[in-house]
Amino acid sequence: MDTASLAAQQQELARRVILSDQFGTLRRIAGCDVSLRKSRKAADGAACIAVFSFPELVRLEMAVVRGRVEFPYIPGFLSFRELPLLSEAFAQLRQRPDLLILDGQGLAHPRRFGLACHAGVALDIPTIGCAKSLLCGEWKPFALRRGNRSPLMLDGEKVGYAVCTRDGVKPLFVSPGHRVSRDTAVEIVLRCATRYRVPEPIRCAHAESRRAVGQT
DNA sequence: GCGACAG
DNA sequence: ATCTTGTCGC
Repeated sequence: MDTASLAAQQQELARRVILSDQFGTLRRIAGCDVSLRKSRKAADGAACIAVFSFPELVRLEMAVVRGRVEFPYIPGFLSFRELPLLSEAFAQLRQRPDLLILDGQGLAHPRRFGLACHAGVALDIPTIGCAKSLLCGEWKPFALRRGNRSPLMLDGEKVGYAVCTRDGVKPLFVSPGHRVSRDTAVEIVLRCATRYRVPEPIRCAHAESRRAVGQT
């Protein structure tokens, strides 16, 4: 499968993305992440989905799955690399979360279909993309005060926001995945990131997936 | 052709 | 992301 046809798949699936708040009371929010272990040809990986109560942020459940990750990392096609294992982990959850926060972009993607959008459409669940660095788009610098934000623009449209979650730290790039609006995505991320720059559910999923591949 | 490029 | 050591700062 070449990137041209994968890009076509993304453009087609992107038509299903919903950019308005389409969910009820949020009681359970999950963080998702995938860690890898270098090897010969493919890589051994582990996906983790950590479910937290909201807004209390108490960990309720966790699913970890180990497996091979064959697809390479290609900017703009991260979901084809991480979604397979994440989907397996999702299927093992005893209780379905109300929303997922993914470690990567959502709408802030060349074809408006980053990992968070793909996960949302594939699993049919509200999602938010929360990346530590930028894939595409532009934003205006702003005072690094918790809560401050700046629109992330791409081809003249607002695809998300650069958001400061802690005083003095670099912003996170937050964009809608599926069934969540741009502004609500920011509010939710801020409510999940109180103590650290990265939202608690993602921090937990990151730590646990790393542990699972032996990155102690 | 050159530079950029989630994880 | 992973591979790696020390180092600056609260």
